[in-house]
Amino acid sequence: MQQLESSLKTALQTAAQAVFGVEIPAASLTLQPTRKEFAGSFTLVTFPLTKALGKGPEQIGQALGEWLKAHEPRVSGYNVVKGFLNLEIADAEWLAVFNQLRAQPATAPVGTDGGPQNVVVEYSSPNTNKPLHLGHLRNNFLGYSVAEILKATGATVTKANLVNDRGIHICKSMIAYQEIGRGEKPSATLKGDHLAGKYYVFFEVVNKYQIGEVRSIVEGILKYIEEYKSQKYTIVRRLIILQTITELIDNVAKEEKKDIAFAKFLPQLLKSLGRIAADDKESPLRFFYKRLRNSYNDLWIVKAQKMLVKWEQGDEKVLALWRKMNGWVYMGFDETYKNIGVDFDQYYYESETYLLGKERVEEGLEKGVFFKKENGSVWVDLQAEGLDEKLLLRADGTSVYITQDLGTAELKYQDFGYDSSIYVIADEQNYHMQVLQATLQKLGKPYADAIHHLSYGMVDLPSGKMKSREGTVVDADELVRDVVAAAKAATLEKGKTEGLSDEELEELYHMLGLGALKYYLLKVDPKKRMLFNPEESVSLEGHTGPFIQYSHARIAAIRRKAAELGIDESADWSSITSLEGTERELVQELARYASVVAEAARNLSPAVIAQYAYDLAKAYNRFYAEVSIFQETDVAKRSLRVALSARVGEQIKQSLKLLGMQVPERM
RNA sequence: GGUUGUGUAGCUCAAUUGGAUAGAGCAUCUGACUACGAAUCAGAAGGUUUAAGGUUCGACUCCUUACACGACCA
Repeated sequence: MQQLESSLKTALQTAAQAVFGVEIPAASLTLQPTRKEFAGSFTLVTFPLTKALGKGPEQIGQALGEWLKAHEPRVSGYNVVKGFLNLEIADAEWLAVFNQLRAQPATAPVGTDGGPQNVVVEYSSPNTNKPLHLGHLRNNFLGYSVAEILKATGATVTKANLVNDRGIHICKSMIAYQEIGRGEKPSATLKGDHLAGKYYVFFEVVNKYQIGEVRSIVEGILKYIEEYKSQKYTIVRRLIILQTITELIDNVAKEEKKDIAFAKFLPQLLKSLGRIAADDKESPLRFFYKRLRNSYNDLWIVKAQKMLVKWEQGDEKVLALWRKMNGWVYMGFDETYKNIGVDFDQYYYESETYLLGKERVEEGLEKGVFFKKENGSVWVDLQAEGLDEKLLLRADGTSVYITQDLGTAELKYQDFGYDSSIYVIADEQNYHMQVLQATLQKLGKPYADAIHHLSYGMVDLPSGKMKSREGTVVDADELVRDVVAAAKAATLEKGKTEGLSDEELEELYHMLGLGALKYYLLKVDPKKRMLFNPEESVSLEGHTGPFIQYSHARIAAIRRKAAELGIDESADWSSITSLEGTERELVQELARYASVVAEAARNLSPAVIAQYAYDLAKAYNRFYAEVSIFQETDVAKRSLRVALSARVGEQIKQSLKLLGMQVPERM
């Protein structure tokens, strides 16, 4: 079809030369598919040619159309509507296009066409303190699909998973487990990742209570200050300073950081209180001091922070617990990954890359592109790039998020020498990714320009945003169970699965349930925020995955019957002189595949493939309803229709494969 | 406040990257299974593309301003 299109353009150039004596550059010819309310297959927009050719748009259309009809055998007719020249293509040509298509398997690479040849796609990238949720599913499906799409162009693709296995969040799970876990292990009813997640939630609950408790003590102190301001002037003055600090802490934006900042401020408060209480034996401050000291020593958040420090120092006991819990989490993740049908060629762990990141920071200091502030923290100035100054390494030498990302980027390049490195990360990290790229550019890294952020929107629920604190997070494992159960119920109701074994049935339910879910999440343009409606996500009718899978099963039935009847798919079709409208549409739809994959690869958008698979299935169902296959008496036509069906089935299968979906033979 | 993304039918999404009368699905209504699979097909109804300007043969698409929602940065 691409050949047909480009040769039509050449023919149009020749026509312009012959009729108007003017040479038209191919780039100024915009050929597009004809809208279905008009006759024809390709449309030339003639408006842009009026200046070059010195005629009106309609005249140009008429003249070019007439010339083509007379001199170009593939053009069987034309019509002109305002500035649009619609070209009708001879059915013999469509048959030729179809034959050409069939010469290649549906799985053949479509060509990288100037795109990247060697790509690393990083996706999933979970934290190890919680199981996967709905948002991760969008990420996983997108990453997997984009990798498959790029493979389909012929590129070499590596799927990478960067596991965030270190940091305060894991320490939180570990502390809670240590305090109240009583040696619990993952079980058949509680996977490892869910176990870690459970203790993470426990941590948050206890922490919230503890912080509340400490806050109320602090409030008691503040109240005391208010009421006795005039009496104990010198003491109170010191306390007022502390009051302003607590207010500042309350202005910290994020709840989590607020707690940490608050906890960090407490030792300072305790110290002052201790001194004051010693001077001032009658004051209630003595009472508050004791209370605060006891509560402070119990604080889990403080324990978690101490644990993080120990982890960085390589404390063997901490590391042992860390390894144990992470090991459980990985087993849980592996099960989920297998269940949702995604995989990885390479794992990276932040615990292994953050040191490499520190080296990059050193390198930047040596090159003079980073700078050190008085307190010893390291920064990069990106104001010339339209960004801000960005912290790369804290004053105490501990790393921040971007430190590890610098290391991982380097490592990936060492390992794979990519010409494109794709990060599948939610759009809340847009700024962060810009900073990462700009920082690597400052370092003069050859791979900096190869970085692409596949930024996708968050998934909302009908009830609003997903918030872990409010318990509105949709768990991935649970969701998959639900969609599979829904698919099972629907399939049983239809009752068309006679002859399948129990095992095959389970496989089918899984295929359909997951197909519904994946298609639902992938059909939306990645960059858009999307709404997750549970009922629609398990729907099997209309614009859904199972609709397309159904079309495949239907075609499979046709093929079985054709084989039974001994119909030859590759009979001689030369006797066929005209096609049905739906047959022609089907060939056109089939022929679009290569350019669709190319577009999806260019835009890193599985939604393009999803839309195509739907269009193809829709076109087939139309054909199926309007044209009879086995009642057709003309042997050539019957053979052609079976061949068309077969090819559609294969291309549906291939298209869905690019989305990470499978197709059934019956359903 | 600064930066940035989004805004299309009652709802969820498209629109070949500036082209014709803005298309699908869901929901509503109507019709089609003793011809191959009705998880299907055909049809009806549903729109000032958030608003106002601008650019041009032509704007959902580009520019400006405003509004709404989200994200990020303080």
